[in-house]
Amino acid sequence: MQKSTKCSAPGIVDAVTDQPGLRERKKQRTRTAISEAAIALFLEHGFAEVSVAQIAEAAEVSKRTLFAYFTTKEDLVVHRMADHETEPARVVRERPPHTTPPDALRAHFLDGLRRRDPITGLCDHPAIRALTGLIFGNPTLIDRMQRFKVGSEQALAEALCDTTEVPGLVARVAAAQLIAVQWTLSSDNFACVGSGQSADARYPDAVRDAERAFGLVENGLAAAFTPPPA
Amino acid sequence: MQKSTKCSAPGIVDAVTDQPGLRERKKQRTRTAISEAAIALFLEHGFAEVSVAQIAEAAEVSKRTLFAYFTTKEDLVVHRMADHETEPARVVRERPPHTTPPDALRAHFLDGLRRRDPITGLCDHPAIRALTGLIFGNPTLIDRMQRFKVGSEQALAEALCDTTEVPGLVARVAAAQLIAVQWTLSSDNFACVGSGQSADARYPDAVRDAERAFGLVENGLAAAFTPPPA
DNA sequence: TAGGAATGTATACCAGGTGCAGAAATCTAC
DNA sequence: GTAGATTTCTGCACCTGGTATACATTCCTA
Repeated sequence: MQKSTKCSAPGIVDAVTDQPGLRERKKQRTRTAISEAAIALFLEHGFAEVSVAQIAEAAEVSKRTLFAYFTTKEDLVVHRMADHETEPARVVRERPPHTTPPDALRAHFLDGLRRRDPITGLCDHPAIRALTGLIFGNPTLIDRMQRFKVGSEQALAEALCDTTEVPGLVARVAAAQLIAVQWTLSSDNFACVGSGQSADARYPDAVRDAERAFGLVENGLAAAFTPPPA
Repeated sequence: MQKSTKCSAPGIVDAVTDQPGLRERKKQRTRTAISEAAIALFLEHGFAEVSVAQIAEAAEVSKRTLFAYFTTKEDLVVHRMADHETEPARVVRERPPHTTPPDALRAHFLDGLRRRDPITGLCDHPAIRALTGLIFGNPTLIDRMQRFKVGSEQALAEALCDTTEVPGLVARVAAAQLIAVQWTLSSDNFACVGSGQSADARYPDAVRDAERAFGLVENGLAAAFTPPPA
């Protein structure tokens, strides 16, 4: 993966700037060019109304090249969320000692709310709002998001297996529970912000909901569904 | 929606047999014909290797008609699971008095294991095994299944809202938890049966896993992730 | 500055899915 | 029965997402 194997000088100023070479830079540039052209067109005309041929033309790239960078049309939109796929697993792996995985994930989610992290749904920047509106307005895009959710679950389950003593079944179930609760909270925040509420206005309720929801997962549903009194 | 508005005789033996009319019967027949032709071809050659044109030909129907009955190629396979989409919601709505939703769902799942209900993954009939193998071998089909999962969650959340006093957030989180645990258990059973284990051989472990997993949801993850002893 | 590797392009192609106009079948009314 | 309204089916052309092939371009290396 490294570009210079020995003492060679791949680019003129490589050793100085430590840049990844012209080829890599160009690749990165075309990739972002394609993505930005796509999202701009999608936001203006809608996901279904824009064809990949138009995107390729706007990005000044052939259709074949576009599909060399993004495997599907949906990925043009959703790839930005892909970075977050292994985030829960990473949080669990890097949690401070004497901290349980649920505690670490709750703390991380609350921190995300504080930072208005888009992944928590609590971000009202127009561009982000438009993008999430785009995603949640298209079933095919929602399907893609679900795939990331599944990937998050699997990665988290592995992290739980690697860093705790719980059996595999418990790890899988716990991973599903923890990802599900985050997803539910994010969806709620998306819905609020999407319907016009500002992130700051939503914040207190978002924190309260997050604490209640994580509490539900940690302490169980039994407490919530108390059997009817006699 | 009713076919005979007054005292007319739309079909020859309608009033006697109360059949839904020739047109409806034919529709139902062609629908099943298409579905069975599709699944037979998929099982023989694989999902990607069979085109909808071939299916239409096998079912002696035009391609256009095929898409009048099934909106996508994937639906040809997964529509059979669609009936189960609202099953958890129904179980909760029809639960006996003095029973909590989690208890009702656990009992229903355990009963499904006992009955070797395919939805629990604990069914080793060759046809069912082949079908599930087909679904879990195709990412696009998995995506479709995820959509059913989302539908189940929403329906269950509504059922919880309608039949209990819990707030909306709790209902949504609980629904996500309960569907997630069922999905995890079913996936595990699918994996075991798919790798050759018989349903009878898997049954005891499946029951034990189900009880443990539902217990985890009802009593919370905190008990599973006990902080490291001092 | 030449050669090799990676990348990009043009073209043709396949398959899923839709729109449309007309044929065929079913239902309803006489 | 039969005429006509209605629904369903069909064949066809068409669009779009995605891929294969074969060739041109660009960048890296030496």
